[in-house]
Amino acid sequence: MVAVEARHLRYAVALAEHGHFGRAAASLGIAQPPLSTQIAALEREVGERLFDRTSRGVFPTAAGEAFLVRARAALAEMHRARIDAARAARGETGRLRIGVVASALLDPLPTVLGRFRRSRPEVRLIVQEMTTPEVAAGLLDGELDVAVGRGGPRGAGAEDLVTVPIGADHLVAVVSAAHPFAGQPGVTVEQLAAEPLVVETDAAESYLRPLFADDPAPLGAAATARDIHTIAGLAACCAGVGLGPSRMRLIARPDVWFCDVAPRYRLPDLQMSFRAADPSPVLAAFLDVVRRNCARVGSRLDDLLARHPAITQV
Amino acid sequence: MVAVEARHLRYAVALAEHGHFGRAAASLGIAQPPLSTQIAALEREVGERLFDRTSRGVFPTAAGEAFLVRARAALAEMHRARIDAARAARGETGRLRIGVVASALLDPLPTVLGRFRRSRPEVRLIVQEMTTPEVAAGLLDGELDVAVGRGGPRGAGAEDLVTVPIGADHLVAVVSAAHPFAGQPGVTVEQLAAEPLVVETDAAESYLRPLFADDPAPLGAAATARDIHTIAGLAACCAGVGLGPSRMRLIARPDVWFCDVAPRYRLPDLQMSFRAADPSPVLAAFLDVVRRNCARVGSRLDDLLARHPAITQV
DNA sequence: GACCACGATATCCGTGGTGTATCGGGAAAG
DNA sequence: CTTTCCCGATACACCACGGATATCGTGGTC
Repeated sequence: MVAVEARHLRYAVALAEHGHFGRAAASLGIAQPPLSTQIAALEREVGERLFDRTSRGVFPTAAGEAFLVRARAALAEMHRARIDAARAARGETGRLRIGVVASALLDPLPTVLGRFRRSRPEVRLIVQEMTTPEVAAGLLDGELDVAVGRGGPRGAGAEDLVTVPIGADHLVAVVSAAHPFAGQPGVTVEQLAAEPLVVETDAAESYLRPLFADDPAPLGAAATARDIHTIAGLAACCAGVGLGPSRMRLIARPDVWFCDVAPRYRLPDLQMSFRAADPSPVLAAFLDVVRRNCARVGSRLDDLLARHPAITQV
Repeated sequence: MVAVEARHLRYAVALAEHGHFGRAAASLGIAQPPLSTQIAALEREVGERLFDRTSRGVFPTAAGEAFLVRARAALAEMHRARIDAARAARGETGRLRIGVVASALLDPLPTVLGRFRRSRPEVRLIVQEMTTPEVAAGLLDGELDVAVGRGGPRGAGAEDLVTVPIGADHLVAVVSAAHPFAGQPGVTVEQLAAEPLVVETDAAESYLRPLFADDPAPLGAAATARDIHTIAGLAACCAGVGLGPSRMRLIARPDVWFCDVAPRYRLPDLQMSFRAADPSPVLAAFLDVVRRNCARVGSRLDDLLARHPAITQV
């Protein structure tokens, strides 16, 4: 009473194909007697005669026909198991969940994501627009594989992450085309302080605070929005003067005007993060694309991998 | 370098389920070391690491996840192979191709086919209306499994068939409700000889010839049709007096009238045939239904099987 | 009636899967 | 920091099972 093994299936399929014990055995690279015994064992195990041995050849019975259909399917599955495992190990299949802030979707991401999609067409790429805090939380919760935020994740768990800068910005203002600032190349912080401001929801408590260190009042009165598209939209509606990263200039709206803020005020970098211990081959493949397509980020990743090769096998 | 066997799949699935070598081995009824070696062998054979052994448990890698999906599918196929083989051996699946003359579809077949369909709902039942010669040829060609014709197959190959009678008929005439015969209980052969006749296509050369042995002229002038429904239809159109088996009375048409032919003239029996050497379990199951549902045919089949048990394993 | 082809059976051999015993490493507890 | 414990890997012996060779039984054919 031994279990049915893949060997039995291979033998049965070969026997059905050749209709002859001797030739089937030869095609399997074994002698005829073991094939007879294995087929007999299979029939005993299944409990039904699977082949009719006649003088004109060996033919599957009705039960044999039904069995062979499944047997072929099972063998095909086993073959595909090996194929799929190899493909998954090369990062050719699987999924990659990316959380990203809207501004990164304007500049570095379209190129990278496009190339990655082309190089790994079977990977399910799940991109979600989020805010910086959401992005960090999602990565630590395991709901994301890659996070792109501004300033990178901080706090508990951040030491298990690897973070690389993927873009620098300075602050720019955006106003309606009808606003007095429209047409000006720049505005000063003093001018801004006199205007109603539209800023990112949590920017007041984070990167904008130092700018209005003298008098934080304008930030307190500011309207807020959760992404730069909404900021630009509100500015276009004359809801106020929008503030955002210089990357925001890539929003192609004819009804707004962008001014540099003087003095030039550097914003926290766009940062890409992933779990240092993440063994995902898809992530490795993604990082490979990032490294190849962003010269500065690439060298940074090279460094990281050289110093800490256990991070992931790119 | 040994092939991947079903054992490897079972072990990998169990390991993934338990996340623990010891417990997985226990669930498989083997000790822990062999499980370790078998998983290692599987990984070596597939060429990829399939499980990450951590201190918190054993988890599939990305390659392992992909492999396990296929592995589970392959094992399920193997299980279904056994199920399907057993079902096919019991005649619960498969197909049965039946060729049958129209008159048999009026009386004995509806009951038998209905019961068989209910007792073996997964068998694909292919019923084709044919003429007696077509039915015999189809059976000998292997295009049918069961043939129901009038008089049974004759000629080359008929000795490889088993044939049992499933219904007796005598000749009846069918006329339009507007015909002078309408309302009469019977007609004589002499009366028929004076009328234009509508008969089955090959009936003139076979079973009707003796009836008009004195003067075959009426048959020569007869219109012909390939089945009894058409005969009745032509009669209803006043194309002539139709002749057919008494079974034809079961055609429920209000526009025709049936008369017995005097003297009563027995027609060749309806016969059911199948290949004596046909091992099909579906056929066996079908014959079982026939035997149980037709008392006279059943005893005949019992006799046949008793005298010649090699025919088929009912 | 003898030969031939083919599958089944008998017997021996070797591989490999399994069990017992043990090692090694990492994490948690003291 | 040391000890302990847990767990997977390794070592090794055993034997069951798959495979090879030799032979038999049988049905079909010339």
